[in-house]
Amino acid sequence: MDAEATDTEAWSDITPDAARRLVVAAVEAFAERGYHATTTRDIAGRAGMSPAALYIHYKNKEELLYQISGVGHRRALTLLRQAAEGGGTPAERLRTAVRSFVRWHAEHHTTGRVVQYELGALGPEHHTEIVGLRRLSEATMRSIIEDGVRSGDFDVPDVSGTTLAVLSLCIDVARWFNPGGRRTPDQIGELYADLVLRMVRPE
Amino acid sequence: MDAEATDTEAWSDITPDAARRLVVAAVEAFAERGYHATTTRDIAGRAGMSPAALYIHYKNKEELLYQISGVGHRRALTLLRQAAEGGGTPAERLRTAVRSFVRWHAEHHTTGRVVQYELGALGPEHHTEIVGLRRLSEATMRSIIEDGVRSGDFDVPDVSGTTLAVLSLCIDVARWFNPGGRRTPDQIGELYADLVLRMVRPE
DNA sequence: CCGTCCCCTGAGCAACCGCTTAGCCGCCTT
DNA sequence: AAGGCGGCTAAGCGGTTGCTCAGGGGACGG
Repeated sequence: MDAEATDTEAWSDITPDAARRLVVAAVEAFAERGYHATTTRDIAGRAGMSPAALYIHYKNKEELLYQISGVGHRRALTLLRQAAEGGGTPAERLRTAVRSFVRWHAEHHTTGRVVQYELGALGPEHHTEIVGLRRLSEATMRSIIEDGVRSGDFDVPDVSGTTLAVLSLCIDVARWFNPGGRRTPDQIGELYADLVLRMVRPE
Repeated sequence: MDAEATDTEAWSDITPDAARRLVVAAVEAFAERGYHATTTRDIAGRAGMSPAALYIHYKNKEELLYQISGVGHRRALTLLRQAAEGGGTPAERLRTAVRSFVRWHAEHHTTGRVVQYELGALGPEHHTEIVGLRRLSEATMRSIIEDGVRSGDFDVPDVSGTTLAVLSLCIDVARWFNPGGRRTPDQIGELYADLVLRMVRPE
């Protein structure tokens, strides 16, 4: 069963090999039991090394979380920006944005869980940096919706509230998604894109 | 600032007084830092007693979480059932359900956070009991949507998927809601009810 | 063959964890 | 006045935590 296995290729740009193995191990452990409930011994054990080896590659446990959170947030932001800058009508761009954002949170739901639910465990300066990335994501999603309103394709009485709701809806997929469930990430992405387009559709 | 203060009257049926103070303290602590990052010394300290006093009223830390989770889930289920059994068209019942469910998750966002995000910290038998309550909530929400589809008031291609998305959307309010923010729980409830009705509205 | 560098380990430290125990104190009943 | 009882505390136990440190060993250049 590789249902729990974190895809390694998503972290392929992390070197050396041992550091990458630590990140993959930490993502699995954090997603399963939460940051605070995960011990450095557990992370090191999953990566096949002794507890002390962790501190050669990372200053401490929090920096591992920071690495994961940073990579995850940047990936999510990139997906949204690609959709926003891609061509097509506002409806097509919104559909693409929701579909790929949701699919990512389903496919990488372990990473997504860490990214979305362990923010509070970051140190203060790391926290503010990550919050900045989140604001960029929100601005990107809002710009798509604003485009649709401006062109008359969308009817949205409360743009910022709807933006918040759409992002919240997508993000929460990471919480409930179960790889053994009936729906594939693609199907959920399609379903959610339909639902979001209904939210902004004129009567 | 009582922005962080958990409303005490929500736990008024817990006696004796010391046990209630412990629950209120635990809700605040769990919501702020998570179950595993919260120490029994911290809970007891917030409640104004020594660490040992906790074990007079509760068997252990997990039973405190179980108490909170049980009360919270039962309250949420009651809100949904009142909306489902209340009169009116399916649209009116769906609007009431979303509005009151969302408002509860915003007003009691500390409790909501514990209820929704600390499920995994429950022991196995407590966990399965709580999961049963969650299934009842889902069934209640689905029945409202099914009613609307049957009567022709709603157009919903995927009933169970839409049910999941609606509940997910409402639940996630507990994660991002900030009492110092621009929107009141009532406003968010109203906004979300509008958005959900758009999701099920026929063309 | 030697030294250097990098990656790693075994052992362990100080702090902290959940939880227990023995006993104190004020209140109620008799 | 005597006794019991529920609610509480001070002290502390065994175990675990994040993290450190001294040193091993293999690959490499000279």
